[in-house]
Amino acid sequence: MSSPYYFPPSSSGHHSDENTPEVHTSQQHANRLGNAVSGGGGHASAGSGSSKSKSRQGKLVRLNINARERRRMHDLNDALDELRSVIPYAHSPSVRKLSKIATLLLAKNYILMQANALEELRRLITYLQAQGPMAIPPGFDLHAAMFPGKALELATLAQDQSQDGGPLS
DNA sequence: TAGGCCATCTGGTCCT
DNA sequence: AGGACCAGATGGCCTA
Repeated sequence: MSSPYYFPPSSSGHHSDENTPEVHTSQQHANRLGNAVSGGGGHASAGSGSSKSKSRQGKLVRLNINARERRRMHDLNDALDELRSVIPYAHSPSVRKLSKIATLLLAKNYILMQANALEELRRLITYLQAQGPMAIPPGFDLHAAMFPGKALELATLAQDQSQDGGPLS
């Protein structure tokens, strides 16, 4: 039987209306509805009202805050899903979706690994250059390959300038 | 059944 | 004042 956390088709249809906690994907928690609308998940403290008007107004405010928080968490989860989609691991229906913490850890390791590979490549290029004239394939930006950070910096700078309305001095 | 993971609620804090 | 962010609490679902 397929377990719940399989790869979501493409995650949530977020940003529903306020105060209607949508049940995301097909996943788990089919009955969060009961929870969400009024103080289910959390502390039961919501309604020990002193004045009625205050509790009504306060309840509305609370509901809005809850909805916002829910939306925020959904956005966070969407970002996590995007992260999962770009880090290499067994994306398969038979494999359970990476947990949040596992996603972050794996992403960190992946970045480290890429950095190492880049460093290695840089050393190799330097070495080959020292050996004598190298035939650079057409279209290959050697400088960008060696200093990708710099290249990105320059690219974003150029973009900023073009957005600011032409070349600044 | 215990443990892991998750969604949600909630109150606090900080920032604009 | 209102929004964003955060951490703690709670309860549900799933797997071993």
